[in-house]
Amino acid sequence: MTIKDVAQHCGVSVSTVSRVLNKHPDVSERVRSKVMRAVEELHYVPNSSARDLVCAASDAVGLVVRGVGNPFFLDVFHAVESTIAEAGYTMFVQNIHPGEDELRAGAQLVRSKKLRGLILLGGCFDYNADDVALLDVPFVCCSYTNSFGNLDEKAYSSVTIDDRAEAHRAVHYLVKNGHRRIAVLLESTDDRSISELRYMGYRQALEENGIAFDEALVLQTRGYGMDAAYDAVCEALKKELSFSALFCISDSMAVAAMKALHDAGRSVPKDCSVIAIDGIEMSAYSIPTLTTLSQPKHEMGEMSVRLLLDMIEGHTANRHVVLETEPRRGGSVCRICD
Amino acid sequence: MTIKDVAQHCGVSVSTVSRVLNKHPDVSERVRSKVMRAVEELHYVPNSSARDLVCAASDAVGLVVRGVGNPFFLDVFHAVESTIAEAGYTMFVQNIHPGEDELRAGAQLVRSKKLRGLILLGGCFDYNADDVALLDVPFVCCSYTNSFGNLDEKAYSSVTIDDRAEAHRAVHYLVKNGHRRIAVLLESTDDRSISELRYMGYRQALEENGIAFDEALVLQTRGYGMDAAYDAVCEALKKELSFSALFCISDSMAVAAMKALHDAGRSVPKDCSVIAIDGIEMSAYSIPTLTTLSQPKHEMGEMSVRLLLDMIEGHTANRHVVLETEPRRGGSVCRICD
DNA sequence: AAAACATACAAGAACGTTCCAATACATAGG
DNA sequence: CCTATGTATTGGAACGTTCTTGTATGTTTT
Repeated sequence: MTIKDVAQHCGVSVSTVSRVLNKHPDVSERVRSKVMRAVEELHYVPNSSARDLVCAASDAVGLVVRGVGNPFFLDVFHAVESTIAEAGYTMFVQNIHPGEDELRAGAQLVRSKKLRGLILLGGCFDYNADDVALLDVPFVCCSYTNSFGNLDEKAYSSVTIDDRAEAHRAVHYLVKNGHRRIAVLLESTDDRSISELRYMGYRQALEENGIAFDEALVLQTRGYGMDAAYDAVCEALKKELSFSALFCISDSMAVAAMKALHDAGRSVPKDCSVIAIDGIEMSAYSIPTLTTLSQPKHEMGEMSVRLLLDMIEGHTANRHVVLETEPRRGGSVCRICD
Repeated sequence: MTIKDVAQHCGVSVSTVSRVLNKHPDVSERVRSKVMRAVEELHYVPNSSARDLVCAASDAVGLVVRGVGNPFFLDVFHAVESTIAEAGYTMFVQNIHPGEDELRAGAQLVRSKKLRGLILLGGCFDYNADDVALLDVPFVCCSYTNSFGNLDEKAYSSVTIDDRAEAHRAVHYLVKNGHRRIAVLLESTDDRSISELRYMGYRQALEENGIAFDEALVLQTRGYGMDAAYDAVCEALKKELSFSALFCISDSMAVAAMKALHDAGRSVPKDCSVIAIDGIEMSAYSIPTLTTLSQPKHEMGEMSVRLLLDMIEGHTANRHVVLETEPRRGGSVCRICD
């Protein structure tokens, strides 16, 4: 069932059918309706490979995401998807498995599908100029750590929160509430990831408030999973580590941490306050409700698409947008008086 | 950058390059390495549109999913994705927005991309034979309500749990623990959805145990969201509705319900037991841990792919696989003695 | 040494679409 | 009536692959 069949079926040429389908002018109403009817009857659907092949520039952009499992990314994903669809573009999603290189995978995708641009969602930007040069389309990094300056900032756009500052804000909030023994639950302190950035904010907040840093209060997990977070907190408690508050680098890890505290007989927030950054739906229904700095997930996705399309359509140069979180005050933090 | 450029660059013909890339025999080692080097140097990536156009049958299948937001589907999605990739197929994902018709969207996708098959994930199967005939590739329904018999079962494969029986099992478990005033939290009782099936199991379990059905104990929400579930339970409590146990049709709704109970000063499970079906990761970290019938999410995704590929490759006829849940005993249900 | 055969490569059709150039046919201006 | 101008339609090239068929070159067989 090709455009040729449709053409034959109603005795016109292939080009005419093509023009009807693409809503070109210069086609009489009589022919137009005849063609449309035939398309309906024959259930004809254009072959997108053929179309893409002949069209120099597609209207497709790519979304490369590392680890779709994360509930935070899911929300951003949603926003990206709907914004792109609204703008009349289509989207190719490429899920990156651990060990794969997202930029290289993105470059492949771009060449293979003739994409107009790329959105990189979540991860760590640790590339050199060569990698980027390979990718000759505009791209925007959403929720990426790009603060390590290993790449010319003119080469791309980005949408992030200021991870370091937001972590600082969270920890500072704990300090203001009288906490001085503040532990941190994170995945890594030196992989140039978001985890490291938030760790830097933690360190800085301690320092500015004249609190000595204690290595023992850094609870490091293997991966971002809830099980790892749970285990890490359990272990810390078993070692009788004392802390009155816990800063978690993600909501889901915080929920697991609260569970671990609860299972060990500690009450949140009475025995230990918990604060995090993310603002996923689930953590609003934890007991107690998690106090967290909620990332503007929808806005981040929307903004990423807008920046990308602006670059593609040549309206603007690249931009680096830093959004702010919105504090969601739950019941997981309380004031202590020494 | 096309195959032609590569050919010119190393002074061979287009066909030779093609044969190198497709690992055909009949090409000398000397030429092979020369071509490979050129491919590397020029960063040549084959244009997939051109390839798909000329290849009669692609190795792609489609995944049509309604509402990617659901954490349960996310897990299945994961399993589907990796199984398909492992089998050497590629996957097109189509997210269906409310109001869109998944079968029609699937048919479009199939024709447009020359897909070999389709997996429909989550939703309600309410189609007639015409719709299905349009879709002339094999398809499998995963986690679908297909028990209403409105379609010839020979036309497709399916992977489900027995929603009615599993709901029965959950409610029966509550009864065995002494509960007789058992409420149900659901989205709908008559839309042929999974919600309705589980509601049927609830009704049946009550009946078999000689418990009179009380309309007031049916807490209906608007949609599957946690906010709706929370509100519905709050309202029931405000009306001083009395029940010693609550059966929820999904884990996320159960987590929201437990929060509502907690906020109203009721303790789970002492004042009210809660049980659900799904087994998402998050509900293992609720307080108390949710008692739930955990769906074999990974197995469901894997099995769906296997059934589909079997049908595509003609090894087997269609099959309808019903998997069993695995009970996860948390702390949200307790025995009561009247 | 001629014939038969294998091997390594080239030429070109085909896939289904878009779009430019060409054509046919009106309609109007002189 | 012949030429300009416009409108509706057609023909065919082009997109970048794959794959079949064809052709040189060298190698074995008789």
